[in-house]
Amino acid sequence: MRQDPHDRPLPVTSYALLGLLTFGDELTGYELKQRADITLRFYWVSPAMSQVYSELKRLTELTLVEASDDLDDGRRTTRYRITAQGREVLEAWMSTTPAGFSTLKHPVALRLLMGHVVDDATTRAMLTEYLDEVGAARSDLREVRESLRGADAPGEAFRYPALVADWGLRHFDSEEDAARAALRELGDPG
Amino acid sequence: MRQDPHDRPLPVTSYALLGLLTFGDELTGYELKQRADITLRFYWVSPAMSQVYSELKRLTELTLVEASDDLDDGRRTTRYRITAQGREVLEAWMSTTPAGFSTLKHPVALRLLMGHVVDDATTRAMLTEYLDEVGAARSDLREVRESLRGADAPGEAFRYPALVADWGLRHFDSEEDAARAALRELGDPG
DNA sequence: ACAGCCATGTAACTCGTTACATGATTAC
DNA sequence: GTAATCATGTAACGAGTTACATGGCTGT
Repeated sequence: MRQDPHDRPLPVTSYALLGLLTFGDELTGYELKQRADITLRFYWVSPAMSQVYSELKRLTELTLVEASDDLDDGRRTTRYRITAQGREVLEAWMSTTPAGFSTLKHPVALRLLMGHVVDDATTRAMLTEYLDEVGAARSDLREVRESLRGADAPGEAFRYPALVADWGLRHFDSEEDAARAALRELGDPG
Repeated sequence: MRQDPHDRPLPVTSYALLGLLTFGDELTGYELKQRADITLRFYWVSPAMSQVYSELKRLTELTLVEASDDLDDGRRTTRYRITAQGREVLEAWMSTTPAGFSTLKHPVALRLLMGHVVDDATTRAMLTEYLDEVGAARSDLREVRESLRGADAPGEAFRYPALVADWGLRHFDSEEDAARAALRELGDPG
């Protein structure tokens, strides 16, 4: 049982990359990584370049994507597109997989949990730093969201990316509120 | 360079477990896992039992924790407590590590991103299922939060765990809002 | 010339998981 | 007597990371 690699369930990141190839264009590994950095990173992960290439290799072997080699500028590039089988597999995954719970890896919350180990000034500094990072991430995501305007209505190309972007913005708002609330509790002089 | 295991930075999960040992009691690996399931799981991870034991082994070798073997009931148990060196290392980590950004692994948001691959009814079903799970998680966390009442004032034992619990509850509220908003956008008949 | 981006990969390694194995104590 | 819980580990494995290696094209 289970020797055949076709039996093994794909890691979610494979489906994520497959999903990025459903938006119409053929992408190089490099471009795929850029797309992932724009969108996926907020809800899933930004896979390393090396992983993008190895996932593409796997997906090609499973014939879920097709590669075409170009020699555009004298520079060798390989573009990938999703196959009909890839679409089927992706759709099946989306239809049949249970929702699954979100996982938060939150180093700031983790360290707040053990706040008694350091003094409150240290913890406040950490929270303030985190607020900056949340602000930066939110403004990145807001830019993405704005770039989708005009194609975010029902039936249009970027409806669903727009919906998730709104979800993400809400999340960052909540993070900011939570960090500010914690700072207040810690008697932030500001 | 870097052959000595004492040079290598510990994984964050090591610090997390070390942190759980700063709340006063000596714990067995089994109990540590239970504590992690109650608190850590909401902000970091629930390490597998086997990982708890292997982390404890490593921390013991680094003399950041000390083990004492008991034979309480005829059943062999090993209890662990943090050492002075362990406290130092933990404090240094908490004081010097940059805040670090939170990572969200959100299978539901990921699948919403590719909503155009399936029909909206499928996506709505996923969101509804997720709402149930959020509700369950929140009620678990609410219970934890309630159990801290009476020891959550400044200077008391569970002040910081209470602060993070409030953070987590806020997060779940935000998740519920976001999921409901997405459902409305998808014309949820409810 | 030189930096920065585009483009593709390999190798080594670690974290963390699942499956497996063992056995004692407690509750029904 | 048997199921659940307490308690401790080993082994195999996979996902994903960092470091390394290569080279062409673009702008200054």
